[in-house]
Amino acid sequence: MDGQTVRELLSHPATEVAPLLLGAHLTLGPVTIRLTEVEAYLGETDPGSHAFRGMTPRTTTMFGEPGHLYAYFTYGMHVCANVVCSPTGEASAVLLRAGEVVEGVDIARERRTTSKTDADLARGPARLTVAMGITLAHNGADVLGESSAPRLELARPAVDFGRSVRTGVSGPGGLDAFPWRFWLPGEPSVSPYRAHYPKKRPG
DNA sequence: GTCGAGATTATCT
DNA sequence: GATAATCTCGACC
Repeated sequence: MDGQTVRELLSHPATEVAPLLLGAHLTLGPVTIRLTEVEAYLGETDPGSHAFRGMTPRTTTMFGEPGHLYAYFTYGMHVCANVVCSPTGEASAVLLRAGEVVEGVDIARERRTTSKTDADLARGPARLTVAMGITLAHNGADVLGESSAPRLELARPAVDFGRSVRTGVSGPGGLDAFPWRFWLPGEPSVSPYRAHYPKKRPG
């Protein structure tokens, strides 16, 4: 499957693209991971998306051409990576939440000294970027082209995957957003990541 | 295994 | 000044 074909596949809403990324390989230098957990973010309709409030300098990449990498800083010390989806002009992206290191495990271990097991190396969005060596410098890079950027390689479509519905959702005013999460069942690198607990208990 | 709280800074209002 | 697509450590079961 050539790059152009892949880019066409990515030119759809993140909710449709997300399952396609499960099992896909992402390579940057010596490290390759197999994506085991992703999450879809839309633009206008997803209150949890950075693009919900319109385009900002930071989210410009998200509105750009599909197949590019959207990397951003969060909580002051972490980097998260997304693959931009939907046609140019439409904000949509898939957050890479977790993966299994299939190549370059030694290097990933050096970068993630706090990991005690290999399954922990890329379990979590910020952990994944550390293990892979993704930084803000990769923001806007084309994952289907340049060799200096992370390179995405789709696997065969995942036939079996988990899918979360909005936990805690709800009703009107439910700001819980739409955590459209997709994962590969039975993967240690997915595991029951800490369930997001409410900061404030609802009355 | 689950639950709770602190750390730390770019970005937006 | 408030917020945030998080991680790590500690306490408890």
